[in-house]
Amino acid sequence: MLSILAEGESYGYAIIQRVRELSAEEIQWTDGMLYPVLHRLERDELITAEWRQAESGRERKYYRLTTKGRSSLKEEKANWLTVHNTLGKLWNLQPVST
Amino acid sequence: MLSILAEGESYGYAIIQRVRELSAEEIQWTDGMLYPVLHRLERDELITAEWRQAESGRERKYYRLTTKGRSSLKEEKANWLTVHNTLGKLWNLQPVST
DNA sequence: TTGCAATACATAGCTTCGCAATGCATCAAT
DNA sequence: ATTGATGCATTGCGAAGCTATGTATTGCAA
Repeated sequence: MLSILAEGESYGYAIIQRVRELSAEEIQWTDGMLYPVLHRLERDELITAEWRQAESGRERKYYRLTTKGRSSLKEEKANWLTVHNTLGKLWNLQPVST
Repeated sequence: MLSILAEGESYGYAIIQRVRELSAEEIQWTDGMLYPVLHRLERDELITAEWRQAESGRERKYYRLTTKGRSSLKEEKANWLTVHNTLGKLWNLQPVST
C-alpha cells in the first residue's frame, strides 16, 4: 500500500486496479480488505486523506504518504529484502541489494 | 519454516539458529513464536514430529516435511514470488522467475 | 426509462496470527 | 554449585486478515 502511494496520491478503487495491473491480475484485493487498511494507516499517520472532486465530477477520497509514511516504507522495504534474501539463500536466488 | 525443513529434518532450537545464520543475524526468532507455529503446521499436517535421541544423548523433537507440506511450500513460494515481483516493479528490481 | 455493471466508500464481526511472558527440565563448564 | 546454553511448552492479549453486508452514484445498454 505504501509503495503504491509512493508513486503519487491515489484512492481506494484505483489502488485495487493498480495492484491488479502490476501483478498481472494475480493479486486481486477486494474493497473490503482495502479500506480497513487505509483507515489503519491513516490512524497511524502514515498517510493522510482528503475528499476531493475528480475531473469526472465525482467525490473521491485521495490518500497520500506522510513523511512518517515515507520512512515507514523505507523500513518495511528493508525488512522485506532481508526476509527475501534469507529465503533466497534457501531457494538459490540472486541476492537483492538493499 | 517450510523452506528450512525442506533442507532436511530439524528441531526447534536448530531452526532458530539456522534462520539467524541465513539472515546474517538480522532475523532473530524466539522460541515463544517458534513452537506455536510448529504445532500449527503439525495440526495442519504439513509437517510431522518425532521424539528421538540425538547423538548427544539428549531427547529432541525432530520435524520433517510431509508431502502435503512440500506442496504447500511450493504454493507459498509461488505466492511470495508473485508479491515480490509486484513490489519489484514499484522498486525497480529485477524480476525473479518462478 | 429501467435495470445492470462498474465505480466508490464504509463497517461489523469472526477467525487467525504474532509475539511476549512465563514455566520447566537438562546439559556442560567453571 | 551455579550459571548459561540448550530444549520444549502453553497462555493470552492485541492486531491483522478477510468475508459479508450496506449504501450511493455513474454510465451504458436494452
